[in-house]
Amino acid sequence: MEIKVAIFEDNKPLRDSLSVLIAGSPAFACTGSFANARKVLKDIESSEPDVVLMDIDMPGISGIEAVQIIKQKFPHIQILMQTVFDDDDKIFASICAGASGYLLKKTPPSKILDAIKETAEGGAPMTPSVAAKVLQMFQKQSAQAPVEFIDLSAREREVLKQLVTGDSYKMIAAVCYISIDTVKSHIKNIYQKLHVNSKSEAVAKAIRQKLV
Amino acid sequence: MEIKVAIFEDNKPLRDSLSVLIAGSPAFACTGSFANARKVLKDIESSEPDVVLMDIDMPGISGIEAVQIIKQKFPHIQILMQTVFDDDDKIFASICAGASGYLLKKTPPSKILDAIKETAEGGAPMTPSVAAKVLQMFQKQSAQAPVEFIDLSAREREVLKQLVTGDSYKMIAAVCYISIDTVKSHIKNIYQKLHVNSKSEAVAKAIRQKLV
DNA sequence: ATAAAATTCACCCGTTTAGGCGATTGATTT
DNA sequence: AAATCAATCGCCTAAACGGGTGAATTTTAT
Repeated sequence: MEIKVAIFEDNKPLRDSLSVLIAGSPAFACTGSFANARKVLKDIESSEPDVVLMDIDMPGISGIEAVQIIKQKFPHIQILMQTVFDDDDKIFASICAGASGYLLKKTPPSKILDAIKETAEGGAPMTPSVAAKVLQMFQKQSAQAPVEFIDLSAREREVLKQLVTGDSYKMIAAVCYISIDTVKSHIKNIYQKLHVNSKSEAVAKAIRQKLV
Repeated sequence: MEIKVAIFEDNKPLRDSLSVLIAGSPAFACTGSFANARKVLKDIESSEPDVVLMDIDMPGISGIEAVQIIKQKFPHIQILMQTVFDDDDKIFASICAGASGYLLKKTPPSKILDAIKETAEGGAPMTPSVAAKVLQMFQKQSAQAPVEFIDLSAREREVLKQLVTGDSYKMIAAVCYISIDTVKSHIKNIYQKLHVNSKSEAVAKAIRQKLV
């Protein structure tokens, strides 16, 4: 089954070369190419793409706005952004709008085809420099709440889960089919690993650090 | 100038093949390869790498902990994670710890070399499937569910706050300059309003509903 | 094969909680 | 003026919890 691709790109030479590239590859079909996103919903309806190649800078409706519009109506369509500059704000906005991938325009044609394929399969291809910016944004957000990695065993994680539910030792023993002393034993170890010494502290830490 | 690479990987065959791969490429040098991260700081000091290839699952100190340690002492060193499974939590933890890239172990050798090069240049190479998970985590942070309104008095809110901190009744009494029986009284009322009957349940509900 | 874990269980002891059934004071509302 | 409610305090009891020590078994890793 070939992958149907629609192109939104205001630069005509680039748009045409993309459409030729896609149409010339057996696994792909170019079902539409458009110079702007003014009639984006109509265009999508007529071309029924699996993947959209979207230029970020277009006159009229920007690529980012177009992503929001498409994702609202057709959440299953994957969108691959293309841009000349790896501008932080635009990357961030695109991600929030629901774009799946982010390529720089200097990306060689063969990689573009790869990326479209990956996108169709649910991946999110992005050039390493773009990915680095995404990670930076991520790390900034978690900088306030630095999360230490805590390695709990399977059983411990299970017990902790019950603790968060509010279960007593007795109840945990019942659900896990083990004795209450074993539950205590696990909980002692959990407390050590979490550096706490009561149920409530453990619960608080577990939730905040998303250990459950 | 060649890129100096250190390897942390508990699987010996894989470790050796990686080191051969790197040593055999003119632009790279393998300055160290280690089976675990127990002496990670010493190992880094002796091998002085530009880029570290880090297995995420290792006995003793996990790869994620190792990243934290390295990044703390040597923030300029770039770290490329390697793992068999694209597990959400581990990816998230790695990113927060400061890893620069994230490769699945099935990545072909040539791509590994590309990725090391990208990493050294400040990029963050990752396989599309990993990138997709990162984006999902990003997009998730925007969606929040509305909650039932719970009307706590000022004092009750204060006491609940202490509960979430992990304080005992006695400690709360001390902080609030009230008797322990008064604390109990407030907590009884809080339990009624939250429809719970234990500290841990109250803490869980308080955090999840952002009552604190 | 051997060391290192994870998992299981037991007993003791003192502290903490939870639930019950009270009470008094002050502020706010009706 | 009466009612309501938040905030304060007390006592009793049974259950739950936390910490300590110790040990057998199984799984996993080297």
